[in-house]
Amino acid sequence: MPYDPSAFPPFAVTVDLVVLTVRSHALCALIVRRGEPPHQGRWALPGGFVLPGEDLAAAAARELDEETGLRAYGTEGSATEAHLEQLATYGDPQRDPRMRVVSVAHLVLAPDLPTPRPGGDAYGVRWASVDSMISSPGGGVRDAERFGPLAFDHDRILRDGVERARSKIEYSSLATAFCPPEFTVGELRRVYEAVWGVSLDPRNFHRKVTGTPGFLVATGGSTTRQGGRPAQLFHAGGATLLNPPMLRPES
Amino acid sequence: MPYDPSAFPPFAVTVDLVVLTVRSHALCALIVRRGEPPHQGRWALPGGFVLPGEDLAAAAARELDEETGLRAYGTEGSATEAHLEQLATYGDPQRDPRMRVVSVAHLVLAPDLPTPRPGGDAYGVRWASVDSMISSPGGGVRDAERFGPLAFDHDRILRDGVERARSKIEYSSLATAFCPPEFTVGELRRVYEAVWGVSLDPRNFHRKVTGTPGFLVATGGSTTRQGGRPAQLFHAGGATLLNPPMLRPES
DNA sequence: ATGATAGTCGTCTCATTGACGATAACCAGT
DNA sequence: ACTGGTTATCGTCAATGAGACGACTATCAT
Repeated sequence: MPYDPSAFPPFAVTVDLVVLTVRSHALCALIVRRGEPPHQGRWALPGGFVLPGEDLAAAAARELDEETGLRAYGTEGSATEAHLEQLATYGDPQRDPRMRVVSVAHLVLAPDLPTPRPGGDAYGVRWASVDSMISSPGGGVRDAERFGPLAFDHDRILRDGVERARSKIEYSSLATAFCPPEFTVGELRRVYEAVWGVSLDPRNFHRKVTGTPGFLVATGGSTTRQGGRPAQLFHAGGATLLNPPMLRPES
Repeated sequence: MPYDPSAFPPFAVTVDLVVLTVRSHALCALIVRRGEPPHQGRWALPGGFVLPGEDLAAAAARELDEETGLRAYGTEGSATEAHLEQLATYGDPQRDPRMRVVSVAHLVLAPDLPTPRPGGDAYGVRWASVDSMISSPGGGVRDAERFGPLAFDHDRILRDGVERARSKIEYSSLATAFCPPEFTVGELRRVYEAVWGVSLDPRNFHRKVTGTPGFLVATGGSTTRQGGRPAQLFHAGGATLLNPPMLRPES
């Protein structure tokens, strides 16, 4: 088969970001308001075009930085670090009415941030609870503001990203990516509770995470920032795979 | 940002396929020999360009059919059906010396097939054991023919696909995709053994798979094609998620 | 018949989990 | 200083599931 570029249809390649964090006991995602058609005025996931000579992960990291100031793990001079991984690629021919766009979605897990600095093209950027965008099983949000449906196929991408995060914290130590550098067992438990939308037994959770070698490393310090008895501070250990995994209740 | 197509660099979008099967107790992948540069004469994963108006999964299914005659689940008039899912997307700017190519890799799990019909562009297509291409932990293949390293970044894609298959049969019923429509517990066990490269206790395995509701459904028949005592025949049940999962030994 | 091969049922033990009691250490308010 | 509220941490007990095996069954090849 000859490789004359003119023989290929014009594909645009973009990255879209599912940036998740836990704020006030809820799983939240970063969304931007679209300033131009199509879907003008609708909320969407942050994203943009991949530049020539730019790797996919680099494009995702660049968009993340432009949108939030966050750096991905491994990036130089990181102010705040976040976990970034490729999620999936969406290439339905009709997903963008303007042209053929293939979007490589990425998933970012970030600790709670003050508030996004609205840089970049988007003229509105904010956190919104995942429940206010995705219809959760057993009814949606009652009186809260709703941000869905998102532009393009971003509802589907967001759902896929949330599901990936929910399942990945089962068998990996990725839940620590939602926490500040030092955190308590209780704070980590509240991350699991927010991401899964369940409540966990504090005693069993404590036994589980402190009993898994390499998951948590005590720093020696303690804090009382959650009220109650002072809690030991930990940072994430080297282990990335949890064996046996944390189990989601009622499965 | 304006959307003038000429403002975007020319991206080519392809699909690459990691087609896995189990043949004579070994995990094998489908490879084709490249007939032209770059990497002329090297082995590579099957794949090709995504057509205008064609969905990514459709492009993968089409390439699969062209290369092997296999149909993906859900395709009409399927001769033999195989499981197909998206794996990951590879977009390193240097991965193809000719132009910027973003490749959406797909994973196919197929039952053992007689032998691939060498249709399509490739002038050589065959099964090769995964061990003869990837250096396995603890040494490679001794006297056997080697097919690696594969062209482009296909070694990495193959590794990722194999790892996905290895982990996915832990918590899903996907191992049945490697089996013919009717199979015995022992045949299913040999699939796990080949994919994981371990040996499993037949008694514990039998207890586990027959005790998981929805995993296997007895057809009533039995066979003696493996020698020894006749074994009950099953087909895959409706369950897709195994809970609790099958555990890989010595982890 | 006899051995080889493979399938199926049971038993025992150990590790892990879920439910939950009890205690410890902080804070705010009286 | 006490009291109650809150969160952290340790312990106990029963049920579940997995690994290690023993025992028995049903076919085939010789």
